[in-house]
Amino acid sequence: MTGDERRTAQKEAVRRALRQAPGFVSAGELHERLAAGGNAVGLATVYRQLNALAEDGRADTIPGPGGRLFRACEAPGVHHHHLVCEACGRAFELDAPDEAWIRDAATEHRFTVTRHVLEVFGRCADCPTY
Amino acid sequence: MTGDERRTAQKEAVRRALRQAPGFVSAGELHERLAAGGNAVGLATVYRQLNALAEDGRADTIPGPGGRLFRACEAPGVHHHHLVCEACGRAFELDAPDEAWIRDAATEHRFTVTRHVLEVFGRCADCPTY
DNA sequence: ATGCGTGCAAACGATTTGCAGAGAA
DNA sequence: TTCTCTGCAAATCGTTTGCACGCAT
Repeated sequence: MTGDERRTAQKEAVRRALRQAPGFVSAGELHERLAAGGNAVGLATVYRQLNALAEDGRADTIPGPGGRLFRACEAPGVHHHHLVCEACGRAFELDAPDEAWIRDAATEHRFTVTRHVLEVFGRCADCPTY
Repeated sequence: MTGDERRTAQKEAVRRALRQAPGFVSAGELHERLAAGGNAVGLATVYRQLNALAEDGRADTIPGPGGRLFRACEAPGVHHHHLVCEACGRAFELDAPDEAWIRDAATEHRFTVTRHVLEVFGRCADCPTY
């Protein structure tokens, strides 16, 4: 077992691109952005990086139509949910004051909570009604 | 005029299976349940049915890891959530105490909320830890 | 008889993985 | 040098679609 983590140009590029991206982006989108910006990175590497970041809690992900969407996470390790615009796909973070009652309700049923899903969908102000 | 809607055994089977399923299920899962229950239905048909139901608003869907998840749409007004055991599939109803914060947060972002989804997964006391 | 619904299998898009070589330590 | 990371391409997974036949109407 080695706790080795190497510093590479691709990692930097992916993380920077993710941070600079507006809102949530798909892996493919990020890949295109990188290529367009002169920092070509293999698509597989983009996926590997994003998965690693997501797993470490350094990136947020929301499942969207046609694939997962990623976004740089400013507060690592903090679980939160999202408010997603059904039209433009943009998403905002939500504070979730509901964690407590979930645990309570679970305990009441002698449950051990492993995970939960909360997604709020709507229409943002900038989007045409249709 | 093509207002034609035919009544078939497969449609019935899919809808019944969806209604009997605990919480959200994937298309593949539903397909297996049907096969296991003696009502074998083609996977493509399952997808076609689920998509049709979702489009008509007769089923709810949430994007999940590894695919979309479907659930029979409950009658309007009886909106509630579930606590689902990942092992035995049993589900309990959860009262959603305060969903006002959702609307508040949405308003804060100038969002119009159209719908939201919450599912809690875990282990019930009767099921082995693994 | 008419034509929608089904099943099968091929097609499809998103993501993962095997493997050999490049590059950081 | 050692060993992780990368890139490519093939493999995989979930989902959709084309086509011919069956069955509800």
